[in-house]
Amino acid sequence: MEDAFRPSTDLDDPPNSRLFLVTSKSITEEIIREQFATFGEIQDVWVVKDKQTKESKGVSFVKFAKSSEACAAMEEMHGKCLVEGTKPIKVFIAQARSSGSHRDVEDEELTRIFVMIPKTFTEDDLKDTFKTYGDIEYCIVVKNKSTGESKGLGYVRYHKPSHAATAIENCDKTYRAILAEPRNKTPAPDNEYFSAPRTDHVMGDQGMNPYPQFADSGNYTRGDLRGTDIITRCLMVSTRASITQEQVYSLFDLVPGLDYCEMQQDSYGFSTGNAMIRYNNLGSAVYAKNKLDGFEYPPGNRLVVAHIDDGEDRRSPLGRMAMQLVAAQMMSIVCNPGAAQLRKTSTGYPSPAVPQMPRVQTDVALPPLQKLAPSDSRVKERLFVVFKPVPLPMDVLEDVFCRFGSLIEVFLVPGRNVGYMKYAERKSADDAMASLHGQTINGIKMKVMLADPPKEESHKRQRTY
DNA sequence: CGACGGGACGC
DNA sequence: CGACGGGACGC
Repeated sequence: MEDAFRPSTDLDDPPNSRLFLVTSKSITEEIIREQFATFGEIQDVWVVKDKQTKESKGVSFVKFAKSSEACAAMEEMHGKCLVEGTKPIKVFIAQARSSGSHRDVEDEELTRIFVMIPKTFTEDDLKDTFKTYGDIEYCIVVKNKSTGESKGLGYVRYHKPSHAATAIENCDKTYRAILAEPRNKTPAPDNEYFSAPRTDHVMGDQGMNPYPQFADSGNYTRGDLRGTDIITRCLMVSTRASITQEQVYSLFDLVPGLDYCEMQQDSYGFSTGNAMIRYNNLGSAVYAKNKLDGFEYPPGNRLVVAHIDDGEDRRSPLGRMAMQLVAAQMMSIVCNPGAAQLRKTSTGYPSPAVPQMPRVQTDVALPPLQKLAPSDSRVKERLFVVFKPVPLPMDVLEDVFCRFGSLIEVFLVPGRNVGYMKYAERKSADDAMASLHGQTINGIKMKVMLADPPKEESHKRQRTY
């Protein structure tokens, strides 16, 4: 039946999560389990044995849940003696079963990642972004040879496979980090680059504005925003400083009734400096706007807060009543800072210790989360989704649309209020459509329809979508 | 040198 | 009404 979609556990999924061990024949599965357990979630240990004699062939496979776990185990355990008196073991990342190759996988192939980055990114930006996952040997931004402008692509070489794997696993998905294909096989591992003296420690955080698109956008003033007189539960927060969604959340959660906060991201996944806030009542929104518009957070950075049209509530008299009620609650908090459980965050700004807010709020009865289908799955069906008034964030969409199974990817059309959901199984798409069409998620209304086939430009091969 | 088993979906 | 993203390194 063609390539039936397998949620199977066997494959080398994720890639490079399986180890190939060469050990003394006396080493058992139990010994291996015991010694490798500290590196992560072991999914399988298999000691290869002779079919007749049942004796170990001195070869084993250890499957971890994550590549970073397998890599860390390899780095730590290679050359160790698992049992006193036995020969030191060899540990490699196993070749994918499908590859058929038995060549050793070299660190060279496991330490360099390839990423998509904003065209404004310098190599230092790249380094600053990815050094949190491990020691970087070097960074390269791919540039146009003649003009020198960035192509929005970069390479990061780490010293250790586990660092590259951790970066791929944990960096923002919009970087689309993958292992870089090894460059033309030049078997000259001449890595004697100790050239430039370290200039690593960056002085302050002020030196670099990660959002250059805001460098010259400071001349809109608060008076001339159209619609400042509308009253809604939704607010738009604009900031020129790089503050996180968590910080915005903590700040606006000082006003009771916050039920949604999301920093908007551009198509690269970088903060746009705008966050959408929604309260469960008009009064809280009005109060938060009045208190926080123009508030300096962090000191020196004036936030701009304005109501935005959420398509429902408008200048309701109820809003003013609710506002007064909430104002009374606020007074007690403002006058008793101790009651607000202020603490220092990692950034040093005071913020309340608040429980995590559920990311998705809706009346729809959602099935449990399901794993995404592998990104190289065949697309069997696509949904076309229209949002009103603005698109939901990618992570929310993934959270919601994955619950019907086999979701491969969410794609939002840049600059429009529409997007596509790709599924590996038709039934998943159908189920999602049946459950979600016409529904409201986080205050955003959605139409969910089958997508028309993409405009066909030629009679050639089918696009990969 | 040192490379690929076992088990059996679920309405 | 509201429609279609995307990737490779001067050695």
